[in-house]
Amino acid sequence: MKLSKTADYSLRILSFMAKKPEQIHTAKDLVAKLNISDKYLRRLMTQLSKTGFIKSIQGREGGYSFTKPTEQIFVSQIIDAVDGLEKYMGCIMGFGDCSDDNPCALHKKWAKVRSQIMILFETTSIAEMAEKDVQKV
Amino acid sequence: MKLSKTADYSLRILSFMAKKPEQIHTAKDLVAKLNISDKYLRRLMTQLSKTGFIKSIQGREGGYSFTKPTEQIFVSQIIDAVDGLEKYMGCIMGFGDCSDDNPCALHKKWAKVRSQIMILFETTSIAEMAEKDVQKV
DNA sequence: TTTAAATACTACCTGTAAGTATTATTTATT
DNA sequence: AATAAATAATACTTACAGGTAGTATTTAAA
Ligand code: SF4
Ligand code: SF4
Repeated sequence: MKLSKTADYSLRILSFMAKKPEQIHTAKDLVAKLNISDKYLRRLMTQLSKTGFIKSIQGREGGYSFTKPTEQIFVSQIIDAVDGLEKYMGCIMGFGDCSDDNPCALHKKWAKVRSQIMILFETTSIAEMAEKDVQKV
Repeated sequence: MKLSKTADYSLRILSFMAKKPEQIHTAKDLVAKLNISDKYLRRLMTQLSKTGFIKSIQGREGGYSFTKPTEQIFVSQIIDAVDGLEKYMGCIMGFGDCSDDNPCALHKKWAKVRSQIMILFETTSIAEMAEKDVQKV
């Protein structure tokens, strides 16, 4: 399983910013550090600002900063904001109607794993990610 | 997480065929039963024949049939054949270089879940899928 | 031997995620 | 007030998965 590049970028960007959560980060700096296409990152920053995790400060000396403690921002929320969690949490077989009552062949096994993924996303905060090194490429 | 439509189609097609493993199945019949685009299914059948799970029989009275017991065909093999397993088993963050030695922030948690998914794929045979109903849409 | 019913091949179309280019707007500094 | 340095908005381009169309080939049955 891979996240979309957009979700992936979002996690890397916010994790990087969370290393210095009080600081105002510029798009220019983020691009230089994170190896993400300049224009795409800028558009994504605007989007992330609209979702409310960060706020943008326009004009000279502007940039982006968090609106709340990074301990209170979870991976699940970010993925949900940019891609929609259902993109990853939906049925592995692509079936629309999924429930325990109306299971398909893989359901029992899959539902177990799916809940593990959900827990992973829901219990990992950006603060936690920032503690470690996410600078890999 | 969702499989690609192609992988998804492959599982549904082979699971359906595995309900009557000795029978020769025509593309026409599969399309009618499985609600998959006609031309796309046919192209996919040719591809699946080339991978060796099934063999094609050309000409009138032709169709497709298994080359080996459906107990010996596993979900992981099918996904690997059509998409490449690495598409799903690679790093959740999209990083190229993944190992326990050089972990990124999510690695420990993710690697655990990933192995669960692998086990699910590797231990579920087409025969097992066929036992249950995969006729959902 | 002709025909019908099946698969195989090749080329083209379409929608979407990702990437790029240009211009407009905001605001601290000078 | 002018400038510089930042974000915002809009539109265009590209690559690829998925879908479609038409034609060629194969083979059992009539
Ligand atoms: S029952 Fe499980 S595998 Fe089946 S449609 Fe629902 S989530 Fe998918
Ligand atoms: S360590 Fe884990 S999360 Fe990090 S790159 Fe490897 S698989 Fe991905």
